[in-house]
Amino acid sequence: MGDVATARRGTNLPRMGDFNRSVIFDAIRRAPEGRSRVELVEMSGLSTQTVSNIARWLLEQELVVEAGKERAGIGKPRTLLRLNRTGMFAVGVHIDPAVMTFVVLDLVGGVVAHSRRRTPKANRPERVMALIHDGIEQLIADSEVPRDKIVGVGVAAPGPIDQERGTIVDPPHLVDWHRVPLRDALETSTGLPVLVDKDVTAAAVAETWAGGASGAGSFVFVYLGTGVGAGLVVHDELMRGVSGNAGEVGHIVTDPEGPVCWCGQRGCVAVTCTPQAMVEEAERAEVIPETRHAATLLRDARDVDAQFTRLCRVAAGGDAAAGDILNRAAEHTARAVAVLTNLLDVDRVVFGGPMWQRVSERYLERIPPHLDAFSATGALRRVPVVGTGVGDDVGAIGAACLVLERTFTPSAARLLLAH
Amino acid sequence: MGDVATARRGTNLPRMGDFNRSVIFDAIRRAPEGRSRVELVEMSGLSTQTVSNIARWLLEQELVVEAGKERAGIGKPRTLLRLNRTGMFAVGVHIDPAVMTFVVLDLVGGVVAHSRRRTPKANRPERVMALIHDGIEQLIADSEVPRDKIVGVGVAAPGPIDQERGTIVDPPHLVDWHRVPLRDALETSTGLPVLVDKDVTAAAVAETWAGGASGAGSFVFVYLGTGVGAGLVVHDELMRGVSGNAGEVGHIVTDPEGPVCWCGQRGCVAVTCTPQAMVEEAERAEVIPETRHAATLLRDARDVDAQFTRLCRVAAGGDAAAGDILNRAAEHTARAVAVLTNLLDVDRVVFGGPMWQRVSERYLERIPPHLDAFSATGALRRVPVVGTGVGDDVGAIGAACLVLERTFTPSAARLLLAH
DNA sequence: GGGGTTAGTCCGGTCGATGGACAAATGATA
DNA sequence: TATCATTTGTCCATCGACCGGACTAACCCC
Repeated sequence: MGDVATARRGTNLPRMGDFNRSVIFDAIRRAPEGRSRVELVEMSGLSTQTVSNIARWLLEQELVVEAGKERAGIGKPRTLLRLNRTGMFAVGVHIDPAVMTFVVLDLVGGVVAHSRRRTPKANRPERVMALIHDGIEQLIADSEVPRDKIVGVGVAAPGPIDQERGTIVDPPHLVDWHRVPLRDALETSTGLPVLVDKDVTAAAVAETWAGGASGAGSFVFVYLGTGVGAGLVVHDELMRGVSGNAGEVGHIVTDPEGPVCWCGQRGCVAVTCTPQAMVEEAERAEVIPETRHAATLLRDARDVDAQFTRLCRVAAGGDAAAGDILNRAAEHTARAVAVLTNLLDVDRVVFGGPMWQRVSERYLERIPPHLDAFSATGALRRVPVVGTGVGDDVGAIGAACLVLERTFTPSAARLLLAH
Repeated sequence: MGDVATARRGTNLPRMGDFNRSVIFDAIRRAPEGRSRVELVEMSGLSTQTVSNIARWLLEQELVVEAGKERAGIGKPRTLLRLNRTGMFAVGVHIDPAVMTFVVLDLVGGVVAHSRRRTPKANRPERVMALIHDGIEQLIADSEVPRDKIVGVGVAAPGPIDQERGTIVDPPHLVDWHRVPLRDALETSTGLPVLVDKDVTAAAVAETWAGGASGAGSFVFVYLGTGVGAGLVVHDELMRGVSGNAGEVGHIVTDPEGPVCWCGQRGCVAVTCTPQAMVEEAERAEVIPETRHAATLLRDARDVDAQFTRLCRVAAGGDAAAGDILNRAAEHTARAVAVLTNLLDVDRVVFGGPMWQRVSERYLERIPPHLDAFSATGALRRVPVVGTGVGDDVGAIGAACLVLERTFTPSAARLLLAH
């Protein structure tokens, strides 16, 4: 019934200090135009003295810079504090079935360097790992970021993952990959701290870090990749679940008359809302030409990507059948999202992921009314739906944000004593 | 897009002390047989000195008592600390459509007094409130608990509720009840702190407080009342959602061929898994005699209760049709629960609520295999299913536990500075 | 240029956690 | 039976982070 010895941990003075520093840092971070000490006092509830001390510390660490003054009528003007975007950097790696993306992010989440490499199909794990390591080192060199300014490396991959061991569990695209200690190996080879997480999770974290106002508070992040996943952010903290695999929404039923899913049910998200499913439906309806090779049981992700682009283009061109497919998918997605919002009672829903841009206009128009209709509280408490601002490299950007989050975000965990 | 001014708050020394005291208290609470200081040191990560100080403080407050010594081989024996069950008490009120239940709980969650009153059907809010107040005062008097030992009053009601204002939103059974300031009124009339929450939430809290091992860590609590609701506990903390209304599971689709629900979908939880739906199906199939009056659109909760008892008894007696109805409901419930466990990645599922006992045996046998089948991780990571130990008065007991939780449980919120 | 106002810093105090020395209680051993 | 090793738990001095109040700095207004 769970380990009895697992109890809540206490906290102490140094942890408290660390936490308060991160609270102030976070408040500054969330205001791109800068924030004054008085504002920080009001927001954090800390005393002016404490905020002053923390501000000095952040300035000394070169994480923050003073950025001009703000005149507000009479009295001494407030000095604004703003993030020093070159104060720290993080590296992100997205291991996708088709391609590996590498990015270097600055403190505010801006991309300062990025590169791509083809994901090797079948290879010895050591070889793959060497490729990843090489991609990281190459990019760091290209970016000309001093190594001591890099806080760490984040790795994102399609789940499931083993958070504890820091490894990807049986990635379908990397054969011979079993229990490979990815995290530990990269840590020793790069000499940097490494974090491993699901790409969906990473994308949600990217939203909290680089997403601006829509990344604050509590929200459900709906990730549109080859499949569909969800990231759950509650009170600015990501819910990872006990094994780091929360957010599986693939088998929520959205269409009682939909096609049969391999899970045995009808009309799951997996067969009604995923780009893969839409593409297959479009091919069957001959809305777009079939490209699938009979030999490949598992459809290639790059193929889905290209076909989905084609489907969206045809629909945008006015093809009714193509439009219908996308519209039905939007409605079904709204049903699944309603299950999440009814269950979790969040502030808003944020859409994103590599496939998002192509359907954003249609979805943002069609999903909100459906969502209102399916909402438990009815139209009484509307749940706003927005699209992410983070662009195409969400996976890699999110991966880097994992590191920034771990290092700089105030979370309950950082307060508690480690084991 | 959410208030920008809403930022994370800092913490300070007194809050830290308070938090650590609650951590130690919680660790002692969760070990009914008692816990020694050394164990507490290991569990909390705090120093021996700190634990020693906190232990002294708890003893002075008469919240814990020393309970014998534990010899473990060589060396000075450990002195065990155990909760002083009469150190503090809490009052709980469950406002149900049919009946109002009142309880007084001691520190370990044991019932020291309880009473029931019929819920008045149609009446002026002041009259209803006077009845509640009277019920509370009567019970306190009967229990002979000194008033200064009562930490507060918890009120549980079927949702939705308005957490902010502390009121029940349009309870279907209390006409003329609009925006009545229940919390504030009871606080002034009793002179005690009052908390208001959904009965489902309260039941989940009861599990964390009085449920023993199954109430620790992360779990989904499935509440079987007239309807079905869920309480979500993540890392020992209850997820209430931004407006206190998380846990709505009524419109998860579990049966694509099921009956049409008023929400427009087919086979929702509301029409496939709730006792109300089962009773109605049984009546239609003439498995149990119909008692419904044509006049009452909204079926009376007491009637559902009685009919459900009858249905379960008939099924237990070997009636195949009745058994089928319950078995199908079990399977559908498993589907809905799978949606929750896939999404939230929890340690276990706990069933409870007023209707639970009647189906516990059948459900505990039938749900686990279905759940494994519908699980995203397959049978790889089994999610255990257990029944609650908390008995029939879950609503009222949970209501009282709300107060105990708020007062004694270590939560991140208690660390942060108030506004 | 002086007064009023707001922003931010210096100083001493407070409080809770901590580490090390020490007292207490027990089993093992001679 | 006395001594020793071991473990438990407390006393004491120290540290470190926050806090309140006094103080300095920068600005607007008159």
